[in-house]
Amino acid sequence: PFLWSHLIRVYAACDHLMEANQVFLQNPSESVFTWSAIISAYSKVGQGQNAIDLFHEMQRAGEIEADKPILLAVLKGCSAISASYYARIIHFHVLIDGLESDLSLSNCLVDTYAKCKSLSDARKVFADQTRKDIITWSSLMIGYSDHGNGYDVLMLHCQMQIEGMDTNRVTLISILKACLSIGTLFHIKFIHAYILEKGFGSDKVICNTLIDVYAKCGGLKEAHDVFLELPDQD
RNA sequence: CAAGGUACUUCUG
Repeated sequence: PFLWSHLIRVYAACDHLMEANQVFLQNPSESVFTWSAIISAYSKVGQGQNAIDLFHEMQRAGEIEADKPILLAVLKGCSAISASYYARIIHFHVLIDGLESDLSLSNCLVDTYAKCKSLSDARKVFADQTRKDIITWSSLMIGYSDHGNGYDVLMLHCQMQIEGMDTNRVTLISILKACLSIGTLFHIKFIHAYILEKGFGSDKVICNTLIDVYAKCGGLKEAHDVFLELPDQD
């Protein structure tokens, strides 16, 4: 019963996708669990096309109805290969299933559109969100920063503060990455101070990001200073 | 009866 989906997952976790696929093909009891197991296995390792093809096949067979975890897994596959056209198809499924107010699905749509560089689509989903959490905000902020839209990151951060959402390490990372497109050393130092004020001064990933951004913006000395204060350099 | 799901540094890809 539930052994099949577990077995698929175990193989996938060991990077044995071929075996996982064999198990999937031979399993006598297909269900949303086995389908989500195999689709997310492919999505997770970046084989988005396989994830999409499997989803398509599932739809064609018509035995199993796509549910939330399956839609999330396919969306992750879309991000992996920048398939914005397929993200729109999944978006459509979400709408006809009346799931547009589901927080994790709409967050995932924002993230997927952003990763596919469809920033205006991401923005539209974001704007229609009635509820937002920190993942909603960080998904869009990371999307903007990854595509060089630094000012949009800063404006979102302001708006987030106004709406009373606390910043966290992910949104701070997006702000630092925003410096790569708009930043002067002065900006980075300002954000650095803000990071210390928020108590993230010893977060290793934040420090690494700081070093990188300083270095890329001509602040080698500042980068070195952060490096020296790292508890465990590697 | 139980099992699956979203944001996360650099470099390389």
